[in-house]
Amino acid sequence: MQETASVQRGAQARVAHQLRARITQGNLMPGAVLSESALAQEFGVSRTPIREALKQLQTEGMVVIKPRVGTFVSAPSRLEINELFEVKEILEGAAARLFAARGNIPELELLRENVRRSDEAVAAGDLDRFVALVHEYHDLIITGAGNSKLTQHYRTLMNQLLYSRFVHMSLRRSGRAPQSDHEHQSILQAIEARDGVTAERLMRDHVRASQQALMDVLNFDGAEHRLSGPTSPAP
Amino acid sequence: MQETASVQRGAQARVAHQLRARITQGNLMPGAVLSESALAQEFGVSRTPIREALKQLQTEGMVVIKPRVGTFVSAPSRLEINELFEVKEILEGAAARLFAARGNIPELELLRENVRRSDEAVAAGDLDRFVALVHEYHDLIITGAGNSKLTQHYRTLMNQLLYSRFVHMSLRRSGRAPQSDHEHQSILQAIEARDGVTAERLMRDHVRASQQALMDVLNFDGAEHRLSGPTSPAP
DNA sequence: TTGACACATCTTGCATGCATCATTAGCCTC
DNA sequence: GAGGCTAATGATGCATGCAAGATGTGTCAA
Repeated sequence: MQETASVQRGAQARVAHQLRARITQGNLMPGAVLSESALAQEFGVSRTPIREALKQLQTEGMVVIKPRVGTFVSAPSRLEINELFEVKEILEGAAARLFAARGNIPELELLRENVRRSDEAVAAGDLDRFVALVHEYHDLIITGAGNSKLTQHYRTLMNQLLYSRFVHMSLRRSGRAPQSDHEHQSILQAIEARDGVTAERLMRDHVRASQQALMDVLNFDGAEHRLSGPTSPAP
Repeated sequence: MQETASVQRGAQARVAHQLRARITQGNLMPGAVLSESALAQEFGVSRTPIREALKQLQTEGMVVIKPRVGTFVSAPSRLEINELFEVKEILEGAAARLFAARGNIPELELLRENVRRSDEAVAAGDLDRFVALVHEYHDLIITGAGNSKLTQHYRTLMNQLLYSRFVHMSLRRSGRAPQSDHEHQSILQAIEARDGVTAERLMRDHVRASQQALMDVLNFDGAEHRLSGPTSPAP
């Protein structure tokens, strides 16, 4: 379901992949309007593949199609963000538990390496690098659970959360990077000890802490307008 | 994301809803081919809304579209079924825990009523009625968790599992109905006691038991051919 | 000035037609 | 007779055109 190989896969798949990237990377703000004809012109295809791509993104929860009105980038409310984080906590906690139960799998060494590099990045104050490593860390945890369906649902969830954007905001502005890195270490230790119960508990704490940090940042910013900015600049 | 109000919602939504129903209710066997033109003729619309509906079902995981070849009802492998059950266990266990934490919500009385009726149905040997009540029970647990995103992902998961069909097979052929009913009672008691930890554990046990029952039935049947039957009868 | 109403405009929803590619049946060759 | 090749067939992928509905604006009346 996730786009892996994207070479020569038809216009519709290309468009969907591109739009997903733009939304998660923040090039398209929540609330922004996605005009079929404009996208068709931009991508050099007709409206049909654009429509199909938008439909797909809708069922993935990244855009909302108002019939006869238009398509808009999802602007999750505060409540929805909290709900999504609750599900994230559930899935990721379970993934940590499953990972621990699997013992010495290839992902374990990758996770160790990831934590090593994260320590360096934090020590060097390289936040951009740390953000990238955070993504890799959570991805390793999920894939290390060895359940492709869990991975699928998790990826969809992260898209719905627009997580990439949030983790960026949160880590850059809350000063939580060292704490987050430390929590990653603790979870890794529990996994290395094959202590699934502890790994799950620590991971759930970690997710809640990052959620709290994000909420603090959002509240501090006043923020709602920052999440669902106006479609077009004021005249 | 789930079709709730389906009146006058455009051809595409109608078609998607219809096809979902046919697949989950078993009118369309896994592996069956869904021809765009045939469906277009049957529904009295053009291929366009059919295509969009199929695309949507694909991202929901209920059908597989082979480019330039055709669309087929998903035929989950044994491995995929087990993976999906693992996710089911995670989500539903968490839902039971969250439900218990919410205390005296409207769903609790509905759950009590459901268990009462289930007892009656089992006592009367009315399996069809019990199957319907089982669906309602699990739906109440999920909605009672009070997290709409959790509900969304759960519904999608059940569609991917073709759960409706499986629970039917499993309960009808394993003789597990009384045991299942008893487990429902125990979970309810834990929820009533607001013991989230126990509710989660019991629910996870319950899901695993139903998974095991299904696997036994599948193995006993020889079964793979029963899951992904041939597209067309042999000549 | 404010309110409602009608209309122009822009959007998507759907129908239709053509191009492209996978499949398969038949034929030819070995 | 078996295997490979070719062409017909049927499917989907995409382009385009038209229709229906929603939104915003301008006008008119109170």
